Amino acid sequence: MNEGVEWAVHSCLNLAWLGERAVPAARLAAFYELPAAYLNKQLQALARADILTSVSGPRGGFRLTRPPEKVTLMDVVVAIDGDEPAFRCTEIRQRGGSGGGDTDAYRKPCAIDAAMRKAELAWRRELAGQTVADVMATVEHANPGVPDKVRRWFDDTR
Amino acid sequence: MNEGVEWAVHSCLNLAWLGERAVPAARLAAFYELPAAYLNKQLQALARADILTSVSGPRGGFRLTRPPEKVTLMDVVVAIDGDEPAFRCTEIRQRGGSGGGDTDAYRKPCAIDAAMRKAELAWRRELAGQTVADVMATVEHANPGVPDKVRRWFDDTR
DNA sequence: GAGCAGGTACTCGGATATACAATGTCCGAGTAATAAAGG
DNA sequence: CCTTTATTACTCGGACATTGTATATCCGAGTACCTGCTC
Repeated sequence: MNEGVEWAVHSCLNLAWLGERAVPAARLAAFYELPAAYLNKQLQALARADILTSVSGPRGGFRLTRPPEKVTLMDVVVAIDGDEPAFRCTEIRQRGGSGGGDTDAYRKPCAIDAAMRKAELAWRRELAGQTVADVMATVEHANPGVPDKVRRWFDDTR
Repeated sequence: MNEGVEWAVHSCLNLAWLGERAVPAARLAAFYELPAAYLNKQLQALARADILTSVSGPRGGFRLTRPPEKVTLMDVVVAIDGDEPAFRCTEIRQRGGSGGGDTDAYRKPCAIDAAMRKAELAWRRELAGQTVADVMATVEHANPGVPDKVRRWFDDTR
């Protein structure tokens, strides 16, 4: 999976803790010492998916489009990695020696593809069941000081 | 995901239908018109995972090490794609501005990593719950003629 | 005819090229704040 | 002092290199089979 997913989720958490204001990509990148231009690329993807809203010019940056309760981890993963399944059936069963006989036998779906889709569906369901707000709550429970710490850091280097 | 997973599962099905004898990689490849040397590479990976047993020399090839009821789809995917998780946490939370404060706060696991692992665990559980024999049964139910067809093709070009 | 030795063809196995995608970087278009000028 | 206007600095956005990984290929090591020879 794309490494940018990790950066994107962390950035969403930080944006949620920072509230309504827009934060530039360079600032978000500096917080984790990430390459700014590349993080910008990932945030653009989130903006295309309407998870973030981009604001140009001075005082611009990115902000959450909707509250974190409405953003699932599935949304973020799809925005960065795309919605194509990890396993893609290329229908090799129709090629070569096996393809000679009855052609309409392949109207039935590929059993291997079905099994893989079933597993991926379970994966998607788990991701869709967890929101950014849920992850925020987990962090605040394990380490209550984090939100204030984030706000302070972003305020100090304003 | 690696495309070779599809080839590997199909080959396992065919080997199961063909019974005990060893089948060369070139023959398995010809059945689907796949690049023989590359399929050989995937079968080697299955052999390293002890899913297949390789036999050298004339009349050699690959055969299933154990009956298809004992081979899960998880086994095959791990053999080809490796057992590393799709999402790997690089602990960026410890770098940059966030890393300054209490160091032992990061004894607690990363919440994002935990959420991703939970989803991947569901995926793995689904794959581990389906065996090659299950997929065979599904195919035979949807298209009963396939096993004989496979046996005939591999016998004719012996 | 049976046993044995040598050769041969076939198979896997890993080392070696190539193609494609993820990663990382850069500069231009657009915009809002700002400063200056005029009324 | 207020309004208008030009400037400026800042931000996103997409186009452009670079690195890494999956894809594909090739040749050597080993082995069972087969052929021919010997007893």
